[in-house]
Amino acid sequence: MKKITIKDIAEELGVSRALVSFVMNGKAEEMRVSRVMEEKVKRKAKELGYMANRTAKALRTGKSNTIGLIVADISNSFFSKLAKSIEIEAMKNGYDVIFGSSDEDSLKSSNLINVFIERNVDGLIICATEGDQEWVNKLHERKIPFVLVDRFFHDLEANTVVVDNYMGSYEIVQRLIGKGIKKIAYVSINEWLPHMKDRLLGYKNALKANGISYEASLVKNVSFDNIVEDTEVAVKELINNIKDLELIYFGNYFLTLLGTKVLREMNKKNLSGVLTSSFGNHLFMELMEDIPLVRGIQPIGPMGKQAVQLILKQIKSSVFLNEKIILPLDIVEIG
Amino acid sequence: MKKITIKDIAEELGVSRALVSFVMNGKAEEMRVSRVMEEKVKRKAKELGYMANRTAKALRTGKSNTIGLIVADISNSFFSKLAKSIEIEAMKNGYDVIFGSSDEDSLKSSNLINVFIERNVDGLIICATEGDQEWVNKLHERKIPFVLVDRFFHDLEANTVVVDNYMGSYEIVQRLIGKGIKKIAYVSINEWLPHMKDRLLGYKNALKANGISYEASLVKNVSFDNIVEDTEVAVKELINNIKDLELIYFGNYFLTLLGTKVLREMNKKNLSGVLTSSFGNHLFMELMEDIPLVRGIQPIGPMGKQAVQLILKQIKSSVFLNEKIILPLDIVEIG
DNA sequence: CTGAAAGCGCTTACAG
DNA sequence: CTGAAAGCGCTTACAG
Repeated sequence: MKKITIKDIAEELGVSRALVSFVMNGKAEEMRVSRVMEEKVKRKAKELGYMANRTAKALRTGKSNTIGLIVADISNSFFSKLAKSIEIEAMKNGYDVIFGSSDEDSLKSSNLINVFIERNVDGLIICATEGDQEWVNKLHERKIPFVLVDRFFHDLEANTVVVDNYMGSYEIVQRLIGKGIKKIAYVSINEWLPHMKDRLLGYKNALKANGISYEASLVKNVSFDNIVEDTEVAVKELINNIKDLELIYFGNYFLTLLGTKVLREMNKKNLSGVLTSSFGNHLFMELMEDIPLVRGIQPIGPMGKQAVQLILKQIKSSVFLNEKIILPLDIVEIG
Repeated sequence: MKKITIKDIAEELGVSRALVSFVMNGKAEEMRVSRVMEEKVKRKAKELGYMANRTAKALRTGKSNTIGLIVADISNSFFSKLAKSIEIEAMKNGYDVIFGSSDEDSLKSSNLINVFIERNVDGLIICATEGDQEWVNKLHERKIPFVLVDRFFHDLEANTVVVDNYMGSYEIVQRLIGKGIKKIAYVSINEWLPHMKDRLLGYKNALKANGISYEASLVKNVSFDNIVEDTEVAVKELINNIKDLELIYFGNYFLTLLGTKVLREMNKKNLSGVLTSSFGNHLFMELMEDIPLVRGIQPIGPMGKQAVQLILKQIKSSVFLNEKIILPLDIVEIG
């Protein structure tokens, strides 16, 4: 089956290609094409099964109506939910989404960014990782619109949509202390990432505000690349070395799940004294035997939606917007 | 910053654009460009920060090096893991992935397929839903390579990668019966989908093979669009109406989660008698208070990888392959 | 070995 | 109102 082009329609109808283009792009009226002719073209297009070639259109107009999305790991439920929300909002606005996972590897980020630029994406939505500052700066130079979502850099000018990591974490710990819990350990991941730094700082400052001194031995960090093993080691060290440990607060939902698994294997369940708390939620958590006492629920849907709206705004704008959107963390507790 | 094109490099070096193109596409040797010239071009390209315009390339060559992926719901962990595996394998082969969710709505499938065709994807990987036969047939007519993954149609010629739904389900029920459990209910979703039909048939035939008569009242179906409420109703009906019910077998991982939640709320825990079983797994099922007794674990990684390999093979092939790949379901039980 | 030229399918100023 | 033509950036036969 031969591909039908604008030329075929024009020839069959004995009109110019320009006319067909106008009609197919809804500019018939604007270009004062007669209603009769408009209908004729539309009917013929349908009859022949015409489909626009968006590659050609993109080359000609310089606009691809595509957004490139880089997440840390699409198989992680936080990011897949974020991707869903971004996909829906983008489609609603006539944009497609190309995606890829960086796996917290800045080299992969940079490869993805390059591939997406070669594809002429109109803008990028990026969950940035350590080292991405360099690539982000290149986007500035090239004047390619982008939005950072979930991840950001404190000292970098960028359109940003994030949750309030600092205040959210502070509030979680505050609530725990309000429940009379004082010996609280904290497990982080890739702690050098700014959003994780903020969560740690929230933990520290909430302790301080309540007259509890910070102990470095209560804080552990695991690495993305070795998350399962690292979490096991971290939890075991906390349980074995910290006297009177009451609760372990995990820096994201995945750590909470992994950590809880370790606790269960160690037979250190709620009953035996060690509670958990989580920045980040997951549908499963309520089904667990050891439900985290206090959970921070990220507004994933709104984050994705706002990220798309912001990137579209930036795409349309001729000046750099530098907007920062910070969404509050929702907090729930059991019992 | 002006976009650098092949023309800029050619002019600066005083050579033809063809030469630059050859070098940038690794055809220097083939086209007998001198090593010296090759180096000169490469250095200049780097110096100017040249990036190929893949839109132009795609228009000219008719190949976009892009695969379109349609899943039922990217926020579902089964599909997000599948997407990850597809993404990795595609990137490894120099292909990008554009994706979208159909939400089990054939109209959305068709829109996505159209958008992807307009974008000149080289091939499609589709988790098909009810009604997609029509669009799939159009792909045949248009000779656009595609692979069905996870989902398929019995009476449709298509390259397919699926898990063995029938045998997997049969084996799960067989194992349950082997544990002395006889009163087994089954909860399905969108049961008219072929892969779900196969799971139901496996359940039925395993009962029959063990001399247990099939009771329609033990089987429930929920709809994708109303999954939470439907599951609640289904589980409640089973618990309230079926005497001596021993176990509820859920047709996928998500149903298992939702159903277990309902059971918990009804205070019908394992202890009180009703067990669960699941076609489909999730990393954190082991953390549940009521771990499913027997779980079927889909080989998601291999499915994605094989789907990509098959679509690439079909893209390169001039004839329709009609390959069917059926992967076995892995089964685990607790205790 | 190298250069000039056509053409992928589209949009858009321009001329009439 | 309509048509002829240029050009987006690239690749590739073709001529030399």
